[in-house]
Amino acid sequence: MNLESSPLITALQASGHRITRQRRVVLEVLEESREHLDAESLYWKARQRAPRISLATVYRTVAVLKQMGLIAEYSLGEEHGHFEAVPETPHYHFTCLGCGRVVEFDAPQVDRAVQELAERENLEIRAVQFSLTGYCARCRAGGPDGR
Amino acid sequence: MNLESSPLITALQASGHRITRQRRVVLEVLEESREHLDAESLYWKARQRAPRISLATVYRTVAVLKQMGLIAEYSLGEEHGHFEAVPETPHYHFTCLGCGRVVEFDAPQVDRAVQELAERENLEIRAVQFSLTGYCARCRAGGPDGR
DNA sequence: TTGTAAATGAGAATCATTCGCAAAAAACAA
DNA sequence: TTGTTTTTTGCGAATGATTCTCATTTACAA
Ligand SMILES: [Mn+2]
Ligand SMILES: [Mn+2]
Ligand SMILES: [Zn+2]
Ligand SMILES: [Zn+2]
Repeated sequence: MNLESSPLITALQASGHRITRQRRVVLEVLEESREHLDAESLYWKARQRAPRISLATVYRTVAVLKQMGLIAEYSLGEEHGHFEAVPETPHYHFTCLGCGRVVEFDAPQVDRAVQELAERENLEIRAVQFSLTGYCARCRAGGPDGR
Repeated sequence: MNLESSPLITALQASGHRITRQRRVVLEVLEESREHLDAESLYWKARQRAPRISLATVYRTVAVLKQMGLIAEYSLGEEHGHFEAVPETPHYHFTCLGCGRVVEFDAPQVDRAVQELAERENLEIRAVQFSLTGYCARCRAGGPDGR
């Protein structure tokens, strides 16, 4: 019988995956981070707790955590993905091309539109990618770094 | 004075770009194609009309055509972009993970949501990325290639 | 404990996209 | 036309992100 029992442990066991330090650490870092981390930053942060972890393992790990539904990957205008622990309330992102700031927002109308489409066309939606880019209020005003 | 005058010519001149065979050809291929082409396919199709065109030029060209608003680039679940001549009626895409089919649809509710957000948060939206992936009706039924 | 399958680290490989630079083509003026 | 100037192009090398290979280590069930 198992003395440990966290969402991670549970999910890993349920999916027949092994519980490794690397997997714990990657998820922890993501849960404690208030920002959206890309693989590289995730790698450096994870290193502090699992000094020998490799970048390849970070990629392998985010893949399984994602597939288990514990983390989400977003495409935020950059050429690489960003990760975040799956939040209580789902949301979408706007990324400022000027300062890089990310504004999170929810959009039930979008969720509804997706569901309607799925029903009407008989589709099984597996992933919704919705993100915006542009200039934030501050940058529009000639903000911190001008535009 | 110029005898030629197409949207492309006009746009190129307006933006101070030169009119080259490569630019004509890339746009033509895109306009005549009913599918969303990625850089590589675009390259091979363009080669038939401009045999010495290079892949680098295809990339450079889609960049300017995009910036001129003549074509659009989409992220359809794959790791590379897809291009399409900007359509009369804007639309979004659903890509089937089983058969690759792309279903196009419009979603005024989404457009509205974006506009509301922009106003409320005072954002200047430059690009909206909205695309879905999953399984199409045919594939769900155990379609053409099973799932 | 031990045996076995799964996971990891390190580096090579792959893919998409971008760069650098010399040669070719467009725009312009004469 | 012709020559001059400036942009584009082609080609191959470079880059950045992600995946793969494979020998070694680890998890964990028996
Ligand atoms: Mn977020
Ligand atoms: Mn389309
Ligand atoms: Zn900003
Ligand atoms: Zn399908």
